[in-house]
Amino acid sequence: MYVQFTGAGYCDVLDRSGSAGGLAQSGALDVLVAFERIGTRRSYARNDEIFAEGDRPDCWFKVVSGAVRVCKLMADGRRHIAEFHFAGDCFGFDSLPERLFSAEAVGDAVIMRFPRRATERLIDESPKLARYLREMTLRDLANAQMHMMMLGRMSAPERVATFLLDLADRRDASCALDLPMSRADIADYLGLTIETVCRVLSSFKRDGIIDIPNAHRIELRNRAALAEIGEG
Amino acid sequence: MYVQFTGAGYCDVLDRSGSAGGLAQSGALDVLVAFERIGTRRSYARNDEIFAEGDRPDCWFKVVSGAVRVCKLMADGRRHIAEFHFAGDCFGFDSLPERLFSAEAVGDAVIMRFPRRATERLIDESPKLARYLREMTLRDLANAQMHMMMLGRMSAPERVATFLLDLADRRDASCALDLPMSRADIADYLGLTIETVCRVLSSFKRDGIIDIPNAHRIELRNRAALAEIGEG
DNA sequence: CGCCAGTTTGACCAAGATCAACGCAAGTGG
DNA sequence: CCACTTGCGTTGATCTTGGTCAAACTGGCG
Repeated sequence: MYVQFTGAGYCDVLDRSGSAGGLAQSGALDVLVAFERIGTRRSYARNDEIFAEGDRPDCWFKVVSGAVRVCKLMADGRRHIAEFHFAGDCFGFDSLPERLFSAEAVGDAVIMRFPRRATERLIDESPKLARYLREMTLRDLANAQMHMMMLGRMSAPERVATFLLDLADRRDASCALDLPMSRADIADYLGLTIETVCRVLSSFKRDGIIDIPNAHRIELRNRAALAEIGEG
Repeated sequence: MYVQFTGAGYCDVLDRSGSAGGLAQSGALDVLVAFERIGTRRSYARNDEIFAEGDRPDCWFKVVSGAVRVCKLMADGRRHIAEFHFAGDCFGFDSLPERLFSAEAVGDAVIMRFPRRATERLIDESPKLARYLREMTLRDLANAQMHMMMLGRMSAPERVATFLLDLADRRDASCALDLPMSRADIADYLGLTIETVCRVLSSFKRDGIIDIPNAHRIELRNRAALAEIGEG
């Protein structure tokens, strides 16, 4: 029911053709290649901070490998994870004078970093690129709105089922999911507690809907049942 | 703690100067004036649908007067309100092939409607306008993420307090708020039930934090207390 | 082997949902 | 002008979901 977790990232147009944006066949390709030139690559260890709340957003990022969580802490320690990003996803494209969220590596990760100023110059030179970027952001916004509905109106089993299906859609995986994130990450993403996430997963397993060979691997045994739970 | 509810709308640059975007002093102004030419005005009665889920998004809108809710229904009737829009706000700028949300007039409202195709042509001609639009969308996204945190991690009193403060910030109103929307609308926006919203408002009133001369008017008597509750 | 972090499970609790009255003001029709 | 209806809003009693607290389990890893 989600459209998609979050935009696949502008850079991916390099690998696609004939998609809605129709960028590849329009000369914007050179510009996209230019992106790769202005970026620098860096490795992060598990839980390393990529940027912090309050930082000046003078660059944006693309996940090369690994996974990233974008999150925010409340004064009393409650945490909320706004989105996860996987290989190929771009994130951290922000316009406010300071970051409202921080970003951290879920496990070991490799990330490309692009300076914002140079990027905006490139975008200004290409209306098509600008449009593509705009569409990506609007897609992210639509996803955020679907996520809001989940947090505001769905039960715990509905949230977990939706989460598993979305994750499966997003990463090719037909039925064997490997979850790079901890139960705490999942809980903070779904607006639940660790214990509730565990319990729901266990009950899905009892019902034969999924299998959990180990904590970070989940196999979808009955997608239809999951989908039904996810709908309410 | 919200930055702002949702973008003030690109058209407002006509009335501002020296803001971050710095559009007014750059020649993009003519382009903005052009927006007004391609728009058509229409009145809606209370609860009228402005666009429906599944519609093709071939135009976007600006609220002239009144208020609009952007919402979505689940199969079993549960409703979620993603955002409210007031005079001056733009909404309905969407990129997917069909609308995921519907928009309805909260009370009687007057709305400008702009064709999408012509708009995109204008945007393509002005990188500055494109950038401004991008920033507006990114601001909306940031707001959506703050709202997610509220839905996922805040208690009922925290949500209501935050809602009241945001509304007060957004509409000049120093302390006398008039709520155009019903309790049901508020509940569906905050991810609560009507009864809980009522109870929380009543308890705020008992504590002297607010006054409720009538159901659609709320006076903030103690902003600091509200802010404290909102923080957690 | 034993420690440690993360996960799972159970017992209990509380915030908020649900269900049910009741209140109240704005129509509506006689 | 006054019953009567209707749509919201408010309040109370009760129930359920998911949170909290605590203990047991598991799989690395020194």
